[in-house]
Amino acid sequence: MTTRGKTSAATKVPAAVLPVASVMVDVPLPHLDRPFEYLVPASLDDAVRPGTRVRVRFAGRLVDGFVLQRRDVSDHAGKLAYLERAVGEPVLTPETTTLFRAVADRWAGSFVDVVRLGVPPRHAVAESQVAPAAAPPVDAAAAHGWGSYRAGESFLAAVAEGRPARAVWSAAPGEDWPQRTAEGVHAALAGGRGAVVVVPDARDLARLDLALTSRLGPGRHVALSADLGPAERYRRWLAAKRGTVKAVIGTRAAAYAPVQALGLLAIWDEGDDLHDEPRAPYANARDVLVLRSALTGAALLVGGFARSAEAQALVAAGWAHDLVAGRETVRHVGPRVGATGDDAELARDPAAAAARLPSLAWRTAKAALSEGAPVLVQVPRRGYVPSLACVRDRTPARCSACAGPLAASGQNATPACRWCGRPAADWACPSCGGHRMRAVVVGAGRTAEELGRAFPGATVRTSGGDRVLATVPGEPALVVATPGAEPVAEGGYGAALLLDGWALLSRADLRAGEETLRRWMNAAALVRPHGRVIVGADASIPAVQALIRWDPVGAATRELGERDTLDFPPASRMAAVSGPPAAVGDLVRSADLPPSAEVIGPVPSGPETERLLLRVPRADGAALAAAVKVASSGRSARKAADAVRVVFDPRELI
DNA sequence: ATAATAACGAGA
DNA sequence: CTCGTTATTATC
Repeated sequence: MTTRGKTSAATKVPAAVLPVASVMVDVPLPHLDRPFEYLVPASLDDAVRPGTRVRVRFAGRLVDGFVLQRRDVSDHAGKLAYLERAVGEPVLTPETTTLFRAVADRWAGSFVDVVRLGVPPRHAVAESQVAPAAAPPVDAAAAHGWGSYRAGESFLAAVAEGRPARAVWSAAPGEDWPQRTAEGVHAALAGGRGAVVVVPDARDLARLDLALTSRLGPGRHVALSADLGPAERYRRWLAAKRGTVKAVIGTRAAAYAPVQALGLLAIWDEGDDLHDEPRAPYANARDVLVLRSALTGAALLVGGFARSAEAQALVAAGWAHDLVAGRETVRHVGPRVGATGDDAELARDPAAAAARLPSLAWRTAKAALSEGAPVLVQVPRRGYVPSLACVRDRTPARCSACAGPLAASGQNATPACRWCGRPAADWACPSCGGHRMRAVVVGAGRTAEELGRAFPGATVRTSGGDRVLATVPGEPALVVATPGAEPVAEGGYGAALLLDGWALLSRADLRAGEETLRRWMNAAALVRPHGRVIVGADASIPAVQALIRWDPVGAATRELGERDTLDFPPASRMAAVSGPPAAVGDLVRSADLPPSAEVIGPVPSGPETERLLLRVPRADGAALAAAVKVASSGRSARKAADAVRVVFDPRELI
């Protein structure tokens, strides 16, 4: 028998033991999302193990596949084909195999869809390189900073001992979260177990990377992110799979990292929409880690300055416990928050008035600058929401009550003030008396320029879009940043002005309040203890109240209560089914939905498409996913023409 | 995609 | 009833 090249069929013999391999084939059709059995030729006996990537002939063509297991007998009544080829070392572990199946089932997707997210493309050169020896065991965790959290100490102890502690962590303002997270990872490693940490973006990843290196030394962890080249990505991923490193940090796909003997799963800024995977089956990284924690018994840390209703639901169900700083700590380290709704007067300084700065904001920033501290100014993303101006002479349209900028939330909606929310029904241009307005885009660039004039002599730095600053020095400067791009200031900011309140809050989005508070808290957390935060909104708004009191738990509890009342996720589970009307109707009609299912819609969602919502009580979520999966399998089996997209608990519900 | 197979219809 | 063609369906 030849061992290289093509082996002729006549000479092939099955492996002596466990000659059958059950294989998941890499084809996207949902009705083929089940194992197929192949004979392992004796020549591939050593290479074909559980988790091995293989090439198989499937319906006449060569496709990739993944070996689930080797068996001694076949379940298949017909004749088995031989595996054509084995490709490299195993890429699935028993644990990730279970995880991929569970994620596929929960989000009504297929196994190989999830494998594509969790297993990077193979890079043969990276695989053949000699792996460095595994690092020696990690010393027991040294001093840590979890003492200011009730139950912080015991959570860390549980992680070190390998107990399945699960916590939702609302970090205190100003918290050095990369350091706290590194301490959690340290506890897991010191206990002889592994850890996975997911963060929203590359900037957070860089901070955590630094904190872990300083805590554990080099070579203890790898960072996985989308911007790595294929070779480096596969090399780092392999280091985790081979057990050379026991800690993996990264952006959302790292939730699937093949770390053995998991001791801790953690996610930072869990409410960030960057944790939503944009590829099928659209699983959110927080929810993947929750599932993985349940499957493995690994400890779970769901963290952020703010808290989502989804995270609060874990606490409310008694599944996870609270990890929050006491009021005393928050008072000690938190900023002082004021709202311009309390003092809506526009700054008298003409330059500040031109920059549309309320008096309180201007005075606060001026004081911080004169104390030698940087000031953070959070502004809406460019084009995020258009402001309005006079159609004739382009004079900015301002609120008659507080002089805040006016904006229209929809095509024919009455314009309203972005600061105080008052509708401006009978607006008149102060310079020409005209009554008609048009949209103008005011972005970070224009704001920076105007702010510069309002504070003569001050340095102005901008961070946002494709030019994001990681840090700024602890010297007086105005730092204009869009949400999510706020640089960390050395020693903390003296003050922060949050000027995008109404842009965020006026969106017709279920999560507008929650998302606004999250962005505010992320910015306010960068302010030094007792620094000032001025928020451009009315103090009576619940999100503003939660910021003033620094009460992420209260806000999340209220948000969860509202979702409960409205029967929205996470109180219920919903599936958004979208596609051409005929296809959507066909899928929903053919689905054997649980009796509790409620069909909402359909409504038009695009030029040729419509969207329909299916809603069930949380307990029937698995049944809904299964029914949708069976129905879409049926459609793909009978070659139904148009594909439909199914997204569970979509972020955009309206 | 492709091969096996079921279904169908024309001509003997 | 057979042969050749087309529609269907399973894909190991």
